[in-house]
Amino acid sequence: MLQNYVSEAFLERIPLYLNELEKYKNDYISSTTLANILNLGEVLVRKDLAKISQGGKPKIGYHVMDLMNDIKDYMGYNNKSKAIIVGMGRLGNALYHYSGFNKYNIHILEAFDILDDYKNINEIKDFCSEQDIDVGIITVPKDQAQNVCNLLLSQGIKAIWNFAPIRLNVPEDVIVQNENLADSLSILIKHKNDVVRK
Amino acid sequence: MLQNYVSEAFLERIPLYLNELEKYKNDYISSTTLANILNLGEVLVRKDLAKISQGGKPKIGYHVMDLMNDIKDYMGYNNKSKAIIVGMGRLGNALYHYSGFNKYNIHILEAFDILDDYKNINEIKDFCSEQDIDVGIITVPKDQAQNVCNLLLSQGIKAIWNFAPIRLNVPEDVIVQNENLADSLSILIKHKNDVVRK
DNA sequence: TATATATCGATATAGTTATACCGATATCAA
DNA sequence: TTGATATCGGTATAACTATATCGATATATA
Ligand SMILES: NC(=O)c1ccc[n+]([C@@H]2O[C@H](COP(=O)([O-])OP(=O)(O)OC[C@H]3O[C@@H](n4cnc5c(N)ncnc54)[C@H](O)[C@@H]3O)[C@@H](O)[C@H]2O)c1
Ligand SMILES: NC(=O)c1ccc[n+]([C@@H]2O[C@H](COP(=O)([O-])OP(=O)(O)OC[C@H]3O[C@@H](n4cnc5c(N)ncnc54)[C@H](O)[C@@H]3O)[C@@H](O)[C@H]2O)c1
Repeated sequence: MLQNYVSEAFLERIPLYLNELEKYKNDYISSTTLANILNLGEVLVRKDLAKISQGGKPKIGYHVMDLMNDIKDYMGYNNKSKAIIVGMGRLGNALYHYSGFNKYNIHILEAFDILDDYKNINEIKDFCSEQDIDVGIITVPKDQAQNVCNLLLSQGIKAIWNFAPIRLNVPEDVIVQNENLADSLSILIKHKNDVVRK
Repeated sequence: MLQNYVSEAFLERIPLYLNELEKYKNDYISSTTLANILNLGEVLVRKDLAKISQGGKPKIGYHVMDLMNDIKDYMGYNNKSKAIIVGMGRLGNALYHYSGFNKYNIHILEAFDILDDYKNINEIKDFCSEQDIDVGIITVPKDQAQNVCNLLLSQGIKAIWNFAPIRLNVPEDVIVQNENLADSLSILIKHKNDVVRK
């Protein structure tokens, strides 16, 4: 196991913390308070924060501004990240025009498609040779996803955010995050049905 | 803890299994094979399948068609689920027109907005009184999300799929699944940066 | 200044999830 | 028909994650 390994659950909590802290700028907050707001255990929150923060003060808690900055440092939000997106259909368009990524200093620099309205996919090579791209976002139909993935990998991209409902084949050193919305919705419905049946 | 409690991780694996099995219809498959394809432990797969299937045969494995049907029964894919969506901006449009939910027998019956192009949000009450809706999908701006959520709850909806980057306040018996895409992307980038730095 | 208290952070414990192991069994090959 | 073997499914173990406990400490209050 890697030295500074942390669990996925932990990483998913960090943006939640950051989001809440936003409301308490210019103040202090205790792990107890934060835990109660987010419906988490107080010790869990304290342990999480211990991993990334300079520490809090007994009786008072954590200095919110400092804590937010520690979180941003830890998650890399203080550094700009660059993404490109391939497939400018409905979903690609939504993501490309979404401003919510800026909060994390993530910028979708260019959008590629086979259609004329966008930068042509053939130009991806030129574009990537001039930019160091952190993430490739795949929003093409599933039968095109592996092709597009290969293209992105050939440009040296090491992280893929994949919305096509298919498992991509990639080398060991490439990270793929599948965002399977249909699976996700089906699980929500499963939960709902189980509760009702209970 | 509930009697038939299963972990979230387990539920997330089930659609992956179903997806792979699609390719092996009219055949048998062993837990070992399935595990290797999906990069999972063979025992884990076997334990997962034991929870939902009629069982496999030594030396042979599981009858794929039967297994698929067991999975569909378990997840409720054999029953139709009904959803409505509120907020027909870019993201709402993408989801509304996406055909991939049909695979799980999930149907988005109607789309509401304040804009004239869609069913007006004021008509939601009439609509819901005639239909038993399983899930409400929220794709409105975040400052409208809680309002819309309350409206959905007032119509008796017990499951919310929320894309607005905000935590919704709901009663105990309502299930909210937050789909925070920005958080998700930021975590992918965090992973990528860690690997590079390693 | 002395005392009470909320919180931190460290350690110990519990609970949950994944893996290892092993006997039983159905199939395939000889 | 017989023996070898891959796989199942149950039990035991390990790994990981979350919670409980407790002494130390900084602040607020008397
Ligand atoms: N729309 C959704 O809400 C949704 C939800 C979940 C998953 N998805 C998945 O996301 C992907 C896109 O969905 P969508 O609804 O936006 O589809 P879409 O058909 O609207 O868009 C696909 C786009 O990809 C482009 N394209 C096709 N092949 C290409 C190639 N080789 N290179 C570059 N561009 C190419 C097309 O021109 C089109 O613009 C699909 O895989 C879909 O399964 C979509
Ligand atoms: N676009 C994305 O890729 C993306 C990604 C992540 C999260 N989100 C979130 O999803 C939500 C929608 O994003 P979008 O990009 O589609 O925004 P958008 O502005 O394109 O669409 C919002 C829609 O909601 C409608 N609306 C506003 N108030 C309403 C109300 N009270 N009742 C009914 N309809 C109402 C508007 O008329 C508009 O059509 C936002 O909360 C956003 O933060 C979007």
